[in-house]
Amino acid sequence: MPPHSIGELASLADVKPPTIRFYEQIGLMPAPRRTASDRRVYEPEAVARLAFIKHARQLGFPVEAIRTLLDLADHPERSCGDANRLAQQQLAAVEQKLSLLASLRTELSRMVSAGCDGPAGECRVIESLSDHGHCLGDHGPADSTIRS
Amino acid sequence: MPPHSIGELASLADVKPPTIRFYEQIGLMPAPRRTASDRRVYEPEAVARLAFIKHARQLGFPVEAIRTLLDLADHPERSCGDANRLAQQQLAAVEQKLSLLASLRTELSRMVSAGCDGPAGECRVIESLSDHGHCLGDHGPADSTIRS
DNA sequence: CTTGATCCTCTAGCCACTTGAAGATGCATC
DNA sequence: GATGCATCTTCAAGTGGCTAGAGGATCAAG
Repeated sequence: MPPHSIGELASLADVKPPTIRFYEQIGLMPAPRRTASDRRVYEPEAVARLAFIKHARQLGFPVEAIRTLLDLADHPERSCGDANRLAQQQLAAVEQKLSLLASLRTELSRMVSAGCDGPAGECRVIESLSDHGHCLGDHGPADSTIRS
Repeated sequence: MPPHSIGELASLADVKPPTIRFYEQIGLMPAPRRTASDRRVYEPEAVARLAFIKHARQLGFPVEAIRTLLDLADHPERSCGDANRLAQQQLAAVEQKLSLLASLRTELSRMVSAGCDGPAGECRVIESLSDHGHCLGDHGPADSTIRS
C-alpha cells in the first residue's frame, strides 16, 4: 500500500482534512513526514489510527479518554484497567442521556400531538412551554448538539 | 408582587445570574430597568418569561427557536404554525438522538460486558475500537456534552 | 464601621471541531 | 508553456450556550 495525501486519508476514514490537522495539533495523530513542498504524507498505519479515533468519537468518548485509549493501544504490555473504566463511564454517560432524552420525547410528543391551528394565543405548544404543570423534574438542560 | 433583583429572579427560575445577563445580551430577556446604582430590577413578568426559556432549553430547543417561540407568545394574534413546526422538528431531533444513543449503548455494553483483566494487548475494549466489524453505520458523532 | 454577600462590566475559557482568508502547489488540458 | 481548477499550506476566528474569573462598587446586617 502506498502512502496517502491528507485528502485521501480523510476520505478513507470519512473525516474532513481540517479534522485530521486538528487531531495532529492536539496530539491524537502523530505529525507525518512531509514532501519537499511541505505536504503531509501518511503511511498506511495512519488509516487504522484515524479510524480508531473516529470510532471512539462516534461512541462519544471525550478526546482525553481517547488519548488514554490510544496510549494503551500503543503499549500492549500495560494493564487494560483504564480502558475498562473509561468504557464503563462512557456507558453510564450514554445511559443517563438516554433516560433524559426519553422524558424529553414524552413531553415533546404530547406537545406535538396536541397540535393546533389557530392563533398563537391558543397554541398548545406555547401553552405547554409556559406551563409548569407537566414540567420535567430537575434534569439538566437537554443538549441540542448532535450533528449530522 | 414586588420587583426582584437578578439573584432573586435567578433562584425563582433556578438558573444562575450570569445566565440571565447572557439571555439579556442575546436578546431573549429584555433589558430591565435599573436602580440608581445600576442594578437590574425585574418586574414579576420576568419570572414567567425566564421560566419559559428555561423550560424550552430543557427540552433542547435551540436559542433561535426559542426566539421565535417567545415572539409568538408575545403576539398571540399570529398563527401558531411556526410553533408547531419547531416542536415537530425538535421531536424529530430528539428521536434521532435517541436512536443513535440506543445503538451506542448496545455497542458499549457489549464492550463492557466482554470486560478483560490482562494486558492491553488483549483488551476487548481496545479491540472493539480497532474493529470495524461491529462498527456503527454512518451515524454522525455522538455527543458527550449533557451537563448536570 | 466593618464584614461578607451580592452586584456591576468585561474578558476569556469550554468542547470538538468548522469556516474562512490568503497564498503555494499539483495535475490536466489547450 | 500557459491556463485553470482542485488540493494543499498556515493561521485566525467562529460555533453554541453558557461558565468562570478579575477587579471593583454597593448593599444589608451587626
